Amino acid sequence: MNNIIALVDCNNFYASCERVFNPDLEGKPIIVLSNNDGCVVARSNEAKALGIPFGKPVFECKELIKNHHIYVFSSNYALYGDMSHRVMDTLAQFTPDMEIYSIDEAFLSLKGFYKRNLTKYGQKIRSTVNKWIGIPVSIGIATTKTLTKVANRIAKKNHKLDGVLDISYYSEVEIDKILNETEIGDVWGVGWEYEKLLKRNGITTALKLKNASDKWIKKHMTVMGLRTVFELRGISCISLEDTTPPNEEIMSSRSFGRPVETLEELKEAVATYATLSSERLRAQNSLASIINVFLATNRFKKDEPQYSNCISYEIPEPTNDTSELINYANKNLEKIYKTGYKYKKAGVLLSGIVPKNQKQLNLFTNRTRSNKKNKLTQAIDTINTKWGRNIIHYAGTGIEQSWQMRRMKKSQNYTTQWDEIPIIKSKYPEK
DNA sequence: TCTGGGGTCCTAGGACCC
DNA sequence: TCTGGGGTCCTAGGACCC
Repeated sequence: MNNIIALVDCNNFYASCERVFNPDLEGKPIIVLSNNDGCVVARSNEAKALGIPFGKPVFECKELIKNHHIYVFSSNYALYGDMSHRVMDTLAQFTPDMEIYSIDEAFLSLKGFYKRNLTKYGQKIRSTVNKWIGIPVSIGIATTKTLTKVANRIAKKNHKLDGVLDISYYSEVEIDKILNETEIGDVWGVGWEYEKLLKRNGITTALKLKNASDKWIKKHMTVMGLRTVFELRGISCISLEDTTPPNEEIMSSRSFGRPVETLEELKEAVATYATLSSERLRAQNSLASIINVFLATNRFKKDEPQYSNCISYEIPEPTNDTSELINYANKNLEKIYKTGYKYKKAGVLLSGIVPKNQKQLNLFTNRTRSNKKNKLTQAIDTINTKWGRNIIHYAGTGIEQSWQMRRMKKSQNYTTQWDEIPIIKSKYPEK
């Protein structure tokens, strides 16, 4: 029996999240900025129509923002993450098998839903998410993941479709017609570099890619490219992953809100990132055996002296303990830190990640001490989970953290902070 | 003044071994 | 003129995704 997959994708997710709690913004242009209020990472349809491109530095859009009264938000990941959970919980009601692909997308397996046309089912999913969570979604249904992406794009763009397009029962001729109208750069798996390469070789549409020579594709785009081609032909090569394997790398890094020069401040930042990483490591029940620390100056400032470096350190005994990781991070930072530079960014990358129960024991470890540490870490995690992130933290992460990223226009944490939940005003005066 | 963050997979090429 | 051959493992870097 053929695979049938639906791709549910939230429309302009971050912008839509902001709109849920600011219904006045319906129909108005909204943009959401990246960390540090740097680039535009989400746009409402109205903002897209005004010609604001994805990834544009916000200072280059100043005029447009002013002239068209565009509403600007800093990113509020606590809000988006929570809204994402709600959307995914809702979607889970419609299928036993689904893969949460990103914060705003999920693949739903509709295998065994014996219907020629699943458009109606898609509509039901769509209206339910909209009604329960307030987020608009688009749905593409097809026989391979790559084709669901194609269908989803069209569903999103073509307003006559009402947000759902099912091509799972289309004939090859009908599918080819759609692929012929899909630009090569819009194909899932074809990024910027491959788009250039393919166009140079006359492959300008998804249909031409589908009909390209296997040998040529394999040579120039590796087996990944070949997989994409097969998927366009309706041969499923990328399966639905309904369990999330633990991460093999965990990275925490941020650009600073201002240039940072002193080792002391860099240490605070790196300790903060080590803390974040170790929390994520513990959440997936893993240990890290390698810690990488990196730092860099602002590469856009051509006239300033540039320096960037990274260092990799093998941890004697794999760990997920915050204080240990802070310690390793700071020691290694010292090795690559140089005075006289204005640093823009630093980070910590944990790798060599192994499951906790596969720990390779070290002969010389003091067991009693490490058990005590475990209990301390557990206590800190419990308190922080209950009372809010960072209620308790290591002194090494700093108190003021004046290097922290800028988030000048962040909305409230409407769904995750008691003191920030939305207040509904009664239209009747109080008695 | 101001340019994001966090992942995965694949391959080429070097190191090393017999 | 001539400089073995073949295998494995690891890493850096390049591509992609959102």
